[in-house]
Amino acid sequence: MAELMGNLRRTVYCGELSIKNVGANVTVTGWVQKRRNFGSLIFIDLRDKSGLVQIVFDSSANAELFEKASVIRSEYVLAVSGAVRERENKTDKIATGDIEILVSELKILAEADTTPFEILDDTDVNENLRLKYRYLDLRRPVLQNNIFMRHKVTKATRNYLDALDFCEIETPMLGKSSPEGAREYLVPSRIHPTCFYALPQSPQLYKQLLMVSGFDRYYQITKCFRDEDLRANRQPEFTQIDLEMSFVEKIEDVLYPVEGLIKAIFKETIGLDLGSEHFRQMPYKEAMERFGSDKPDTRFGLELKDVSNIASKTDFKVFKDALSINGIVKGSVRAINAKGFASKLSRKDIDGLVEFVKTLGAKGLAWISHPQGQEVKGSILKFLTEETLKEFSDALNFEEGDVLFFAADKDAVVFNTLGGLRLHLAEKYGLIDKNSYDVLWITEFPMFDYSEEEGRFVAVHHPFTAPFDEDIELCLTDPQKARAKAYDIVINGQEAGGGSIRIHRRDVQEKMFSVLGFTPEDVKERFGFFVEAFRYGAPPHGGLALGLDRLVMLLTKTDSIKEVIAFPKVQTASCLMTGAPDLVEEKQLNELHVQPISKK
RNA sequence: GGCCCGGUAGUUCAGUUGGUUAGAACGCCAGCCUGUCACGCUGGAGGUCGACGGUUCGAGCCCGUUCCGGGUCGCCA
Repeated sequence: MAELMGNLRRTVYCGELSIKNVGANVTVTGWVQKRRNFGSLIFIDLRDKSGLVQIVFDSSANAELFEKASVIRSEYVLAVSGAVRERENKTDKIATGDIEILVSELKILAEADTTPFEILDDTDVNENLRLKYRYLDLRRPVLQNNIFMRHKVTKATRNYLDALDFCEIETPMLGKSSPEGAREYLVPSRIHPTCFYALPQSPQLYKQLLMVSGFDRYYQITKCFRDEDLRANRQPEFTQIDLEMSFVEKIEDVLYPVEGLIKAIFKETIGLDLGSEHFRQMPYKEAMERFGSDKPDTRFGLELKDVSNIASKTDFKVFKDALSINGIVKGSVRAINAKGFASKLSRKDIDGLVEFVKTLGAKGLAWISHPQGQEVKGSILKFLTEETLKEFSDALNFEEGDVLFFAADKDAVVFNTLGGLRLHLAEKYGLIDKNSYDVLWITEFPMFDYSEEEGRFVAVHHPFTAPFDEDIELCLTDPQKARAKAYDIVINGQEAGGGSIRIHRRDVQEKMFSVLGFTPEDVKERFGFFVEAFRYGAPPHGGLALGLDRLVMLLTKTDSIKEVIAFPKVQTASCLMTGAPDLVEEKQLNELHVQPISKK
């Protein structure tokens, strides 16, 4: 039977004990990691959040206590006190392997059923089961470290931003729907039949209004909600380090303080010094043209090259079609030189890559390979004259041992294809130094993107992002050329955060809305309160949000966002532990004026 | 919404061409054991093969449907 702690109170954490404590009488508490019973001698590895320590029950020292200890099993919760002594046989398998505790008093605080899986750090148990019993999964040191890492990041963030006069302010979870952007989670109102709150995709409007209010510098570590499909790095509810600053104008006014924050976080969590230089900035256009991505992983090469000019001279129909219809330029032909890949890629591998890029939207992938000591071969060779092959070779530095991959389509498809291909090759063939951190800013994003679906321009960032001062007129005359004062921070090919300098001038904001096709009525309906606020004196301001979950993933070198969130959701946005979401009682629905859906 | 992958003791997996009573390891239970730390030895229990339907003399295996889960594309201002 479980016992009370009585007069036993922890004096030290298990993992803190060392040879220095020999002779001391200590009390430790924790869970039974492992029991080894020798009939008249029992060893138990006791675990708490700090680590393991071996405790010993010796029948020759105390037969009654030994008898009591013999019922102990895995994951029982114990409080024990006793003398720390040096071990006869030391081990370096656990950090406290030099010592053990000879138990003189034992309280069995809780018994435990056999757990559905063993609580081991290097478990390879099915993720479903881990998530169903998440509270057990979270006993594993690796997960505890990830969660502690979150804490270290938020602590470093608060310390750093507090020193820069940022004030932490909470903003509402129940807000107004503004259906621009990600799909929102809606919450029905009981008091206002047929009306709904929306959970925030971000505190964007509120934080800008706090600038209007004069708080000058705001931050918040807050949950955001997006009802979109999940990915390995995307959860429906996630945490942002959100900040906003007044009296900023150039992007560096925001970038530099945030660089300081990132450096402080890396320093205080993993002890890594990111140096005193500013992070480098790469314009969006350059990122796309060189890496085929607005979140480039620049830890390896395989850069893209535009070879449209040369491709236009070939007789290859796919190239010609991609480049023009009736002489009107539409797409491009770009290539990657996979240096030295000829020996790594069999014909079958290459066919596999061709299939792979089809999942990225490409219709195909042309290639030319020059294996060591063999003839040049490839899918498009027959369309090339000796001359054009030489031109490609010169342009792409194509040498013996290399493989060229060509994508021809609309730019967006070409970038997606080759950008995806370079990541795929780098990942598969180990081109990435997993121990390095590569941090850069992507800047000069376009203001607008034309949405075929909606038949209008949409804001690439959001409708309150300021254009470059010299591009304000362009917004009206040639929207697609206008650049935004927006920026993303990219770490190891992950979008770790983003933000912008905001529009604080009414005339500019009105131009934006008109380009986006919002009528004055639309604006009033969607953002009326927001636009009105800007009539009463809005300071120039800007800000950014960092994805806390992704930062912690990077710091812990974890591939799955679920590993850094205590209670994550699975791909279908459900929680395997609680069973959320679930049907509710009809009474609740009635109160909320929501029509019950009959089960089929 | 599309594509790909997975589901067999508590767990991780194996399971031949469709053929007797579905196996192994770990874990669990019992006994023995005073220096283990993946303790050891002996014995034992434990299965709706995700579910439903079909083909067949016979299905873990073949077919269909479906459920659960993973990755990814679309989507994510």
